[in-house]
Amino acid sequence: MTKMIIICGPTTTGKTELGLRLAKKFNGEIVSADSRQVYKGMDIGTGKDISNFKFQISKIKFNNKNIGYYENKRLKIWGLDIVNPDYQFNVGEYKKIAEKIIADILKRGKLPIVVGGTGLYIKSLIEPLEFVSIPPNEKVREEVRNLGIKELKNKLQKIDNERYLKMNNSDRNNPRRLIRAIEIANYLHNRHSGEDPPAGGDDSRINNGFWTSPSTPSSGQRGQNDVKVLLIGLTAPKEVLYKRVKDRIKKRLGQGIIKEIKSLLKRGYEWELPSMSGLGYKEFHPFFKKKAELSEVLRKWQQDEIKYLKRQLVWFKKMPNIHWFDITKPEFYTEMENLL
RNA sequence: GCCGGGAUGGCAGAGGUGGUCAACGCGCGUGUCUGAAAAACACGUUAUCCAGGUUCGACUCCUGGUCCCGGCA
Repeated sequence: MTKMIIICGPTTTGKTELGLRLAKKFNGEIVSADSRQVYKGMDIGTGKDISNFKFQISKIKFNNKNIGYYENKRLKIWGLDIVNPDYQFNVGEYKKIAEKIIADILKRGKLPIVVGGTGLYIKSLIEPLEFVSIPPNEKVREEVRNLGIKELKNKLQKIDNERYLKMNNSDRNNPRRLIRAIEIANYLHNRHSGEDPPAGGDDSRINNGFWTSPSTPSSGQRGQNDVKVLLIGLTAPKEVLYKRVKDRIKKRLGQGIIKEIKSLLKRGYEWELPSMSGLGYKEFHPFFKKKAELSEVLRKWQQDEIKYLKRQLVWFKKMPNIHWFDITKPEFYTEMENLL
């Protein structure tokens, strides 16, 4: 039985650090599960821990281009710098590339250690999510772009009322979710009516629940590719986490986040890009437009960071089968090693 | 010192002819979650500067006080 480790939890808990430590000890390689660290040139704001690491090109391809990894001695970190900041990355893409990377690591007889705070990305690896492989449909999106919530609801109800009924109140008022639901309904409709659907996931063999976690007892045959997943969650008392957030902001300012943003803007990346909506970037928008003082930016940044941290806690709290560890307890590491 | 304006929830900030008044936004709290997820969205949350007076009743009118802002000096 092959194994895989996933380290998750809210921001600032030292997931990467732990990942590297385990990688060293158990002959593993890190695979990032982070929706922001995939962007090239966004290093300080997204908190890539890559000082002393060298970027190397691999033979694994994404969109016909070879992706790279960061290496230091024998330690490798995958999943960073996959695309440029103006590329619209998303879960589906993540799932595809991460599965390729993990398969490669396993093939070489090493231990994949997935590390990250993006809950949905992690979920996509260990649970069968059938719609995740349905690609965006620009035509559909263009059509509904300017519709209001009411109109979006009506439209969805018309083409797939069942799907609408399954949505909860929160999602029914979320334009993004409504548009996506319309897109999915559209896709399924076309498939049923015999038209050729756009190509979905390019490797259906590993698309649905290839990696099994204890929470998803295997329903189908997964054969010898079965991988056992160990989920480790890192956390700490809230006051500790908040303090770490404060320290982080100071640190990133010192590392030159402003300079990094300047260079991104110089290269033509706009504030409206999804990549620029990340923490530590979007807060600087009014600053660069001369509409806010630096102190305001920092206050807002800290606030946003803490709100994000809380949302992560909500998400991971609900995820089953996580072995939680409080990083402020000195014995946490040895206790955790006993699991391995 | 004089003249004028103002004091509303954690912040910012509306409104109405005295009649259960008290918007919106932000924050805060709790959540949602299958191709934007560090995103987007839902639900919840608290108030009329102080002391008197007029009145059946005052956040709203009157007097005094305290504090703030602008102008004149």
